[in-house]
Amino acid sequence: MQTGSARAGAADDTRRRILDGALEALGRDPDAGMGEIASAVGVVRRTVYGYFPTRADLVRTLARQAVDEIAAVLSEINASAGSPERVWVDFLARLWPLAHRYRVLVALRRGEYGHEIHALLEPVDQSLADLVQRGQDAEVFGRHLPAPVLSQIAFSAVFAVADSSLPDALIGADAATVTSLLVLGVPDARARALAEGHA
Amino acid sequence: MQTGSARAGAADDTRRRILDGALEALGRDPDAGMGEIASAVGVVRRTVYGYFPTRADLVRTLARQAVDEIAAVLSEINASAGSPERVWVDFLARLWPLAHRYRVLVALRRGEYGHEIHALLEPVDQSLADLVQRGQDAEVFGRHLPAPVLSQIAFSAVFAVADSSLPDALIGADAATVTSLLVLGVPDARARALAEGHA
DNA sequence: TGTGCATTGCACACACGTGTGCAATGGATC
DNA sequence: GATCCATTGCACACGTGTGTGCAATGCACA
Repeated sequence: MQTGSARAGAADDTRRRILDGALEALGRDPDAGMGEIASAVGVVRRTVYGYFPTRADLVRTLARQAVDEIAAVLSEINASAGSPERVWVDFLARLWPLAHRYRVLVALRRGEYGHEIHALLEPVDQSLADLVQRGQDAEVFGRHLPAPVLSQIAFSAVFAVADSSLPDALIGADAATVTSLLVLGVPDARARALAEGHA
Repeated sequence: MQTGSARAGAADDTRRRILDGALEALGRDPDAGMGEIASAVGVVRRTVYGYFPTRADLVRTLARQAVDEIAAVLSEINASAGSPERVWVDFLARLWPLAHRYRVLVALRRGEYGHEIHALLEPVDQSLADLVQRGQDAEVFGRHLPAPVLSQIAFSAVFAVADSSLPDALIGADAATVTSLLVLGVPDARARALAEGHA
């Protein structure tokens, strides 16, 4: 406990619980109101307003958190200077749990704060587009779609798989990785090898 | 003009214009209200209520129309008893314009009337899952995901491509077809051949 | 036993979208 | 010219979600 007092720690804990609960409530219904979010956390609506002045603030915080985590993974991986295929596979391995946790994100891009979320995601989109472009230049990714579109489709496919609500273990990161590699035009045998020979 | 009078024809026309305008308004923002829909049509809110008693009615009509058109194409194609690959390609060729027109559909599956829309789409989902299952049994589609999930991913990928808002002609049906075939695990060379050698 | 702070419970005011009622308008039809 | 009917413009009631204010409660700490 590096926090000064137990009380301040409790407040921080509540804040985190609100963030988690909001993620869960919004995951079920992207239009969930402050009341439903509060219920998911196990507190009263009034309490949530004690930590986040507006619903927009709460959603923005959530989105920023998601984007930050994804961007961190992406930039870290990008620095490793491997082949585009390898970079993508490594990225997917670390993206998968995030895609599960933040599956709201894709729904959030539409509706209400969509414009704002989209702006937050722009650097991520850019990095992905660059990566796919490098892959296309290296002839390891297909050219059936322009890089900026293809990267989006491959990216959203991962979230689509994460969103398919199957018993988590039944699908797993490998399936998502293989699927996204296929979208990118990687031959299935190679996709399977890349996905499995990762550890 | 097979309608009895010119006035009745005008009313029918207004109804169709409302449907079209609603499709466009909801395409931009799935949460568009009756006011925004009316504006998109070029009439007043009150007029829309003259044709559709509630917003839910309007949305339901739209969704039913979309599902009906898709289901019609699907059942017609399915009757042609070709190979799963060929059936899928034919389906995609005819689905593409619909995916453009009804790109709202995917957004509508979430939020508010999601449950209802989902129920409407169930027969379509079932047919697609069956088709993909046949493809997997014939070893022409991959098994990286179970058929019910894989069909959904491939299907939504088409809508994702349609939704990518690129100059329509710049992408085209072929790219969408190839992409969905890749998702299904069809080798890229074969996917390209199938998509191009269609006419 | 007091003090502090997080949480609660209820009270509002407010904005917004929905759906309805009704009189007025204006163009096409007879 | 009289009539019909789609459309309009404005009125309203209603529900729902948001955000705020304030007193009451209760647990922890000193």
